[in-house]
Amino acid sequence: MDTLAALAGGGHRMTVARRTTASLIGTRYGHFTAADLIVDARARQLTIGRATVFRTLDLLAAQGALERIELPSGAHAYVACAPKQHHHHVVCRVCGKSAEVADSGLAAVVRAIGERSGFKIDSHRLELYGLCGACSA
Amino acid sequence: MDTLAALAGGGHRMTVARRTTASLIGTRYGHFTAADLIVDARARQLTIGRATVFRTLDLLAAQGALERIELPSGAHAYVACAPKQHHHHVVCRVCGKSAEVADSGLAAVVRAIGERSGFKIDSHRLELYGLCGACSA
DNA sequence: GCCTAATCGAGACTCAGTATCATCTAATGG
DNA sequence: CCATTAGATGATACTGAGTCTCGATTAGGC
Repeated sequence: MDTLAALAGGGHRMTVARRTTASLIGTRYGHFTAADLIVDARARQLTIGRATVFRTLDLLAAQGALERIELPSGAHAYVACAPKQHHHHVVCRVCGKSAEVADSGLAAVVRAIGERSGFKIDSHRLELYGLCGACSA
Repeated sequence: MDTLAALAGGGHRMTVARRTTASLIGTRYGHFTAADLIVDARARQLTIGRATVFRTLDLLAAQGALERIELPSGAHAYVACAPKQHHHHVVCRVCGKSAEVADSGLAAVVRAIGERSGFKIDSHRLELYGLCGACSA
């Protein structure tokens, strides 16, 4: 499990609760919320505390194995992703599927904006919404 | 008051509560939350219902006179802005000041991402964080 | 196997945002 | 200027996300 590997790497304990969380994330297709995982867990008769799910998600996000995104509705969700490199997500409005996208020239745009505005920009967040190939057919 | 003009334009009533809200927004410097406005109102002995503040903010956001942004912490906030054209905001992490920025080549980047990912992208959100000129000195 | 710090789970709590509903009022037409 | 009425208000209750606390549990090094 990829998600688990991320935990092990950070000098954290490999507990039952974390294995459970990783397995719950593994069966998810698109983006998901903490509440989704808790519902899934109940459905699969897995006991895990609400607080623990939140804690584990935070941890995984800090490790870069998950990214916290904001949906157009303003709700928060997570998407699993490859750690390390800086990237962004395209999210399908219909099925929730998401894809990672690399820079694609964004860095230059950010630099240009910094120059024009006089701000020293040190971080940014880009989220893209639309229809995936399958859903737009 | 610019904010008020936006309301009048949309075929909405010009009520006391909305005038109050506009005035509260007018005295704000950087970004603010609904809760901020409510605290300000209490401090200035202005009576306005919590629900009304939320409603008015939604309305103004729909008119484009405000934009709802997400801070790096994940919290929601609003910034006043000029309606109509599509734009994004740079937010100062220290003082909260924000500036509007035009496209600056982003549209091309979004198009490129759409092609590469196979998604039909129809909306996006870009938020930039950093230090404004004054705070970086 | 033991020890200890990290982690867990339950439940209380906070806080943003929404829903309800009786009351009020801005705009309109006469 | 007054009556009408749909849109707006605010008090209150409610929901749902996320946090905090704390006593109980457990992973992992020794």
